[in-house]
Amino acid sequence: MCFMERGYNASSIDDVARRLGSTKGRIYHHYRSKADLFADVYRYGMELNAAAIKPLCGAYDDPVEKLKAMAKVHCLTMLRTRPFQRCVWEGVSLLMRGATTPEQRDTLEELQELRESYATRFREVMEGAKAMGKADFESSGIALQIFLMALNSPIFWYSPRETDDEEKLDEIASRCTRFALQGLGIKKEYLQDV
Amino acid sequence: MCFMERGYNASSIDDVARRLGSTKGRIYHHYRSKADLFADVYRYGMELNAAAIKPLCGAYDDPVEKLKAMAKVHCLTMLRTRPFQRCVWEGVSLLMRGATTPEQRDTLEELQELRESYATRFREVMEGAKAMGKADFESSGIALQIFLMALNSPIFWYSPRETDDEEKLDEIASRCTRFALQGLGIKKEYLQDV
DNA sequence: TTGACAACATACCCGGTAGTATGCTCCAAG
DNA sequence: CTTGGAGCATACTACCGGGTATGTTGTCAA
Repeated sequence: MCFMERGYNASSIDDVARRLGSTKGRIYHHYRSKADLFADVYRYGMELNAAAIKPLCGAYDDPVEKLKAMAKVHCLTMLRTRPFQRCVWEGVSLLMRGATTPEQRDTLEELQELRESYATRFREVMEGAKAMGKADFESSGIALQIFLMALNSPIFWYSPRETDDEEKLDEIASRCTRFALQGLGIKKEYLQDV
Repeated sequence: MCFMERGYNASSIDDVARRLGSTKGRIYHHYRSKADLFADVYRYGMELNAAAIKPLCGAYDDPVEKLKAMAKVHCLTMLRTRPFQRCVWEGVSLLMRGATTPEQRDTLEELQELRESYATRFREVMEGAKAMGKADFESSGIALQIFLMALNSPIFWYSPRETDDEEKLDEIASRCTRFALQGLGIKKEYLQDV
């Protein structure tokens, strides 16, 4: 629905409303709290990610090929929606600290599950590759976390230059993907075309 | 000096003072603003990191061996001081948004330089390994960022269980280190002992 | 002895913000 | 037509937290 591109903490509800050409009253008519609003933002982000990798899910036989495609697309989505993703990250971080009411705890847990189920898509393919002997990691839990962090990392360290175009984003995504897949122990021979 | 273990945003100056058994007046006698106080916290964190890798700087001939040791130690430091590091991360994120006054801009830039010079330690060793043909990455700028994010990542996804001891931390650090080094294109043969 | 200053503590101010209470308008069912 | 409620807007409250102004005490130099 709405994008808080100046950060979760920095934007007041009034700011959000103003940017929507709306008012606070309207927002609080639809959402019970700021955290509630944020939950919807988060859901939207997750739908973005899920939609991006969805077309790939049935399209590959080789797990490594599939993982390559998923990782690249995921990373590209992060890069393209970077300000949005940063805000989502910030919001989650802040909410996890201030988890006061049990109600907030519940919604937070729901969001956590969303993230979990998205991550599972990757985990399965990772384990498929490992089962074929094409990947080599020990704890799939830990590997998954580092893997995703490597792919998400550009949202923190990348800041676009004026000269950067879509091609540049593609290149960055390629680098991240190579790094992440190599991190999983996948051999370079499989990664020529990334 | 003081540790804000409940997060930068969540802890008021009063909270910090209370935890110190002190008062707000005292803090504002020594620091001009909350951001100023945070700058010192950040510096302290950086000194921690720098001190941890310092002993390694002259101790190795092989860049790969050196990088292994540095990465492991860095990651272990992150794990051991996790709540602190999370707060530092949060503080930087929030300050980067609210960079209103030029004075704040300055201090922020100073902190940025601290981080930069720390990262350069790694960059040099990375490039040393690459020059020997033992590593294989294209943009050292990008590679460095992903590399460090992989090592830092546990501060986000790891939460200690009661059963976890120092050994467990060591294992996690090993996994992260392996991942990060493999991500740089360093072959597994060199990484048996991590 | 005194005056000046550092090192705090106490009390206060004030802007900003999440959340609420109330008011207005339109529409649809009875 | 009227009544009740959905869908908003406006006005207001309560409170928190960064920052400040002022008070108190100890110390040290002249």
